[in-house]
Amino acid sequence: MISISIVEDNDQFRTALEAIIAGQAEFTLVGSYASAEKAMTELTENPPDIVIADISLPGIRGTELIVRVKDKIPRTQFMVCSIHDDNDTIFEALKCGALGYILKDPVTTEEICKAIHDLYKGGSPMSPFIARKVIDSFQKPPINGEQSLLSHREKEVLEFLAKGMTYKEIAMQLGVGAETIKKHLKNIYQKLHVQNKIEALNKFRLL
Amino acid sequence: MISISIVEDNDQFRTALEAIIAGQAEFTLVGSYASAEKAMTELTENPPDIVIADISLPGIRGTELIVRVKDKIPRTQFMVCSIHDDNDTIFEALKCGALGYILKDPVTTEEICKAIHDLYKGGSPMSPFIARKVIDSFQKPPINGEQSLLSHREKEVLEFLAKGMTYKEIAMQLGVGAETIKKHLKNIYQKLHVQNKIEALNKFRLL
DNA sequence: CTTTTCATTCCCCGAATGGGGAATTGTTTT
DNA sequence: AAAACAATTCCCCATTCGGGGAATGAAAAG
Repeated sequence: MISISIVEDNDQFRTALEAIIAGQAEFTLVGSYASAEKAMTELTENPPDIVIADISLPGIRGTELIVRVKDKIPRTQFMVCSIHDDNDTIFEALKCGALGYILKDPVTTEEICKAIHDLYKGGSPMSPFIARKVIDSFQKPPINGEQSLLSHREKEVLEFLAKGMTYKEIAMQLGVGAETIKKHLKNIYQKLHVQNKIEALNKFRLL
Repeated sequence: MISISIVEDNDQFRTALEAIIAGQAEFTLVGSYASAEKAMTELTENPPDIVIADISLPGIRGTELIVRVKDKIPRTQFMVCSIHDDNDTIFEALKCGALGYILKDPVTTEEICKAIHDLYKGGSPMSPFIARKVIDSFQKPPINGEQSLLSHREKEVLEFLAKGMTYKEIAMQLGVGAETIKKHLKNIYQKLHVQNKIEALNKFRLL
């Protein structure tokens, strides 16, 4: 028996979710709230196995709700169900602790049920479109792609730099002089329009 | 009609995959290879819609295969099918360009077929266990929750540091002296057992 | 009420870093 | 062949950073 709570401001969608859960013998609905404020206290007092939460709620957002209560109820798993498919919303949710992310748009009763089961069994349900976006974020345009703004050697240097190594250590690894690494870094800074290692790494990872 | 190629050194598993694909009317098997070397040339000459590749192959690894040919056949999508469920292997595959990752261990004919369809439609099929690992990599609890090893002030300093700011700039932002920030960093390094800014930020996945 | 922790400021010193330029040796492109 | 680029080494100089310690007031914990 999997206990489930819902946080969803849209009355129609919330009642639809309630009906789906009520219709499955292995699910128990322990709570259904139209706002994060209402959910907050009850979630911590009577933690369910799974919380299905919307992101865009009146007042406190779904992501905020998750960060505020997840540490208090570590055994509860949060799944986001939203209409937003933009990268910002997706990755904000994941960073905040959502373990699943499904889109409302094309969602069926079967998918909801499968998502809940997947989540309960330790998986991370995602709509295919969301999964692709998540996977895309791992592709390394940094190292290969992009307009090869950086030379092969410069990328190599950045990789080592990202591990927190000093010029000397990187030089050792690559079998060249420390002054060489220094020069590479200078060139990298010019190309990326940055002034220091951290800025360079940030640019590298996010563009 | 979806055209598919297979790169898999295990004869048994490869023939099993062949049978699955042959058994579906909407799939066409255009190639089946036991090594990356054999696949390499034929893939570029006659690119399929989808390539299902193993990672641990004799000679060139599956990940290497992907990086070498993916730019030449940009419309082909690669899906990894492996027994490895360790983080290193998973994320290496994703960084190399795999758009899906399913585990051999508990895989059914239906799952293979669904994965292929998902991939073809622009999704990213992943075994639930893999999906969870991918999602977990986004969580950033250390900085916020968990054991507050670092003081509030120290976390604040780290946040600014992650933006690439110097001590002076951070001091300005927080309205304190630069020497203070310096001291905070020293304390942080001690607590985290690191020696420099980048290592400290890596501990919190802020980079 | 003491003890500890935290935030704060300050000092000194050596190492690491960033920015400027010059120069050599190959490779690639034109 | 000339021009452009890549990787390499070296110089100088100022700033930043990392590690050592000392000290104060305030807050939290015992």
